[in-house]
Order: sequence, then structure tokens, then C-alpha cells
Amino acid sequence: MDNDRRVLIPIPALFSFEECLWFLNRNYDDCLHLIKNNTIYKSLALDGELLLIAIKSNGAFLDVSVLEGNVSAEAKDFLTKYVVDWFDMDRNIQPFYDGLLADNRLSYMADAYQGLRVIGIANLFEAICWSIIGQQINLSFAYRLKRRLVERFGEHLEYDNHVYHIFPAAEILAEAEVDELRGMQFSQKKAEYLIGIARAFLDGSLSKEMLLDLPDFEARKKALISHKGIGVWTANYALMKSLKEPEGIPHGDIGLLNALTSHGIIQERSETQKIDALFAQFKGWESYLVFYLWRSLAVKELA
DNA sequence: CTCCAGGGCAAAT
DNA sequence: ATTTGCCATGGA
Repeated sequence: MDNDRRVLIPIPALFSFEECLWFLNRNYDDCLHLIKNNTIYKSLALDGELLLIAIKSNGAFLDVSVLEGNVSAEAKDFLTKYVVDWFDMDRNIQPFYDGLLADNRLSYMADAYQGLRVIGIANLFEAICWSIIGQQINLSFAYRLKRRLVERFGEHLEYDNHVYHIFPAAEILAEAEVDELRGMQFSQKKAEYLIGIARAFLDGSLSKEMLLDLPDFEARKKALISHKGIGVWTANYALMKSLKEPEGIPHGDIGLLNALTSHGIIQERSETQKIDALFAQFKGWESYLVFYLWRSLAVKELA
């Protein structure tokens, strides 16, 4: 790939592309990226145009190549920021590791998952829709529903015999019919929630910019929860994944509870004081703790 | 067949 | 202010 279609991003300390790649390449069928030969392929929309990028590790750098689409200086800047945000590269996570090492129940993670970053979802609309889709159903089914939604309402581009999808724009989903989503096996409520959220993004009552303008984490959480379909879990998930809020703890998350149980931190799901005490140890790094606990679940799946 | 999944809402205590 | 019933579907 010639250099004017490529950007190199320096890899920070305590960053592992392999660990991040592992997360994206779990046992699930995610329709929004493809991983092949340790390379991530993903389509992105920039100013109404679709790009296809390939991301791979290249020594001390992440190599981001543009396979399709125009590559202006602005596009390079956008892509750099996108990837840095996606893999949370612009953060020194040493303090989190200090916290892990100080807890003998969790210290193994500093070595076992070294360099894993909280993988983000830059698009807040997508993050919210995805968490609504995933409410109270198994993840395999959730990914299947997401794929149906994306293939029906999202844009795509084709490259080298492969289709690369973009998450649907709120403008499109706002016009969708509940009945059609029902036919795609969304529940009545989830269909209503998704369309309602899309309309909220359309009329401006919800947006990433609006949330960022609010004074603090609690205000942003409150603003999210005021919308139908967004409860505590979804709000925290969205704040964690899209706004990279360190305080975002998806309370009640079944995976989180299972991980806390398997690490001997709680015996019963109702032991919220013990959970609060653990997260108090990780002030400012709550979302990292959640993500590493989720990471720990997958080992069991493979066993 | 039963139980439960990366929950949330509205009605009933 | 907390608890309960229900939602939809599929995998174990």
C-alpha cells in the first residue's frame, strides 16, 4: 500500500493489538467488521462517502490503510482519531494495572490480558441501539438481530468479493415500521425503542454532543435514562463504550455478575455492597475493570 | 420441558 | 420505594 493512502499510529505502552483483536474476533458474528490474517477490515462513513480501511500491527505502529474511498488530509486525520478512539489508545492505563496488582483476586489479569483496551463504539446511536438489541437475550441471537437490522437499513460497500456494512443512520431507522422489525424477530418493545431512539437523534433531543455538553457523568446518565428503552444498564453501557466514561458500570449486567462470582468477589447477585466496595477500589477505572471481567468470561467459554 | 440470556417497563405491593 | 410479571427467541 502506497504511503499516501496510509496512516501510522504509534502504539502506546500497555497496548496489545492482539488482545484488542481477540475481543473483536470472539465467537460472535459481528456484521460491522471482518478480521482476517490479523487484520481488521471495516467500512466507515465520512462526509457521506464510504471508506474501507484495513488495520494491522506493524512494529511500533498501527498501520491503517485506506482500501476504498478518497484519502484527503482531513480523512487521514479523521481515521487517526477514529482508531485512537476505537482502541482507547490515548490513555495511560498504568494506574489501572497498579490497581489490579494490588488485588490478589485480579492481579493475574495484568499479565493474562496485558494491553487489552476498552474497545469503543464511537457512534452513540449505534451503541445505544446495540445495547437495546442485546437486552435480556443471548449474544448470538443479539448479533443475528443486529445483522438483520444492518443489512436491511444500513449502507454497504463491496470490495474483493466481500460486503462491508455501515450501521444504519438514525434518519433511516426513524422511518422504519414497528411491524417490519417485528417480522425480523425484534420484540414489540424493542422495535418501538429502536425507532423512538432514532427519532430522538433526528429531532436533536439526543446526541453525543448534547451529552458531552452536560456537566457530569450523572447528568449524562439521567439524560439517557429519560428515553424509553434506556435503563441503567444501557445508559452505563453507552457511556462506557461511546463516551469512554471511566465511571460507566453496567450494573446488573449478567456477565459482570457471573465474573464477580467466579472470582469469589460475591456469592449472590444481591451483594451490591461487595460490588460497590470493589469498584470503589478502582475509582476512575470502573469501565476498565468491567471490561477485563468480561474478558475473563471468554476463557471459560473456550474450556 | 425448563431455565436463562451483556434488561426495561409498568403495575402491584 | 422496592418487587413482580411480562416480554420474545434460541441455546443449553
